[in-house]
Amino acid sequence: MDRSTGLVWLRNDLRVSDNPALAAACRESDAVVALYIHESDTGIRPPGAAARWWLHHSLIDLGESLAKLGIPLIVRSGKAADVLAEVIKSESITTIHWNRRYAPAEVALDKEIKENLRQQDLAVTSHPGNVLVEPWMIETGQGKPYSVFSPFWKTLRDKQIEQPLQKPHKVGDPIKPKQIDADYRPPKWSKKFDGLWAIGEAAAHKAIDRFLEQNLEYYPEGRNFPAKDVTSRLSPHLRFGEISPRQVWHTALARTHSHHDQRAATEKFLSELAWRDFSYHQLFHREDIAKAPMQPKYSAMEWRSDEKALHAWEKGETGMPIVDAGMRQLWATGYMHNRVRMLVASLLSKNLLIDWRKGENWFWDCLVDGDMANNPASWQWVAGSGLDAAPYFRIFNPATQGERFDAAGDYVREWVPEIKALPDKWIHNPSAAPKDVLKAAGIALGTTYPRAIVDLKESRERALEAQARL
DNA sequence: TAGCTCGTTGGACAA
DNA sequence: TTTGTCCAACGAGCT
Repeated sequence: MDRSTGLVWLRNDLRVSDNPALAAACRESDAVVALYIHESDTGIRPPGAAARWWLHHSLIDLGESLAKLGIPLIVRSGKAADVLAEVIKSESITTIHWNRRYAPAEVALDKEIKENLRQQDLAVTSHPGNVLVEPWMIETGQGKPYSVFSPFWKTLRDKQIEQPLQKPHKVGDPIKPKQIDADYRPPKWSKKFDGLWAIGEAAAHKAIDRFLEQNLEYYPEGRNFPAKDVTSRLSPHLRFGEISPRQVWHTALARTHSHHDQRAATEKFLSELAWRDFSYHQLFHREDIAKAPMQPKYSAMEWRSDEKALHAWEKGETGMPIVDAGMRQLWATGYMHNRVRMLVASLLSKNLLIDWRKGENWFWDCLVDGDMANNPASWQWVAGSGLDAAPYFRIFNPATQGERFDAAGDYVREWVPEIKALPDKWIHNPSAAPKDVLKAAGIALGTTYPRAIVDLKESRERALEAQARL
């Protein structure tokens, strides 16, 4: 008797519900096998260290969910085409499905693989599902990709976003999950993440439910205050596709319909979700946004080479409390509040005039949500080389921003405890504090806490001049 | 077509 | 203390 076996190649879609590729395979095949490849193809950006830790746990969770559906999850390393060929042979695969990805190098690789497999008379289908709207399905009146967010959002908002798919039915009796990443042990340093995060599809749905229930109404204002943190914390779940953007979209909308007063808050939240799509729009339509500035003139930017300053920034030892707090939060938790991400990025790329790509790389390695599209697009936005970037004169002042968004100093005191005895008045600017105030707080500048690494006023002028020369 | 408005997230300084 | 104004130039997107 002929039994057809479908293969689902999983990438950024580690979920069983609303997974178009998985659903299609389950629908049309008698048996289904899932595959994840740690890819070594050149041009394919491997996840950073923190994301790699997340991925490990997410695969274990997914393997268990798939096993309950009678689907084994195979995890391999190597070049995608080679691994696929092996698995297709050993599992007698007849059809292959995957959900699309959008970086130029990924698109090219997937296209090449698809053509090769089809030449071998295998049925290959790619599916949408990792963005709200496919990047080529949304364009300006002139038929061009959007480069300004507001009109992009206006157009996206009026689109009919596809309804999420149900979790597929069992294709066979439950099986015992295979061991995932048998030769991979999460690195020692990742111990610090244990207990901070709940990983996997169920955890992702819990996160959005909790957010909509508890935080949504405070979101439009509260999202700017790092100490309160009323954000959804969905970013790493979205990064690995433990939940799909359209699941988030429709879950939030469904909730709003029963709470009319929350409409504005929902709109704000969904517009932030749309920023993710806008980033993918850029990722798809532009050349390697992690490397090339989207505004070509920025290729001529005279970045400073300053390893010492870069290192101080990475370690959270800049002497700017809110910056240091953010960088330490990142190191300790794999995450940083969005407002603070902008501040630390502004300090690096503007005040320190260090190439944004160095910061982008650090984030990529440290963030559990380090995303192909969001991370480089946002860095370029702050640095000024991005689309729809802030006017050149918008340079954040960490002290002013700290006073505005962390007025009570709670965030700073949590992550920079060595200055916590400072009164609120000086908590965001210890380098300017009077001697007796510092002494009373037990702080010796340059010893127990660094002096400010740059003069904000001077470095601001320097950044303005450097950009004016472009 | 030509013109108009606006650009996610700000700062400095004057009044 | 708060409010208003200015800070490039440009090009996207709309009317």
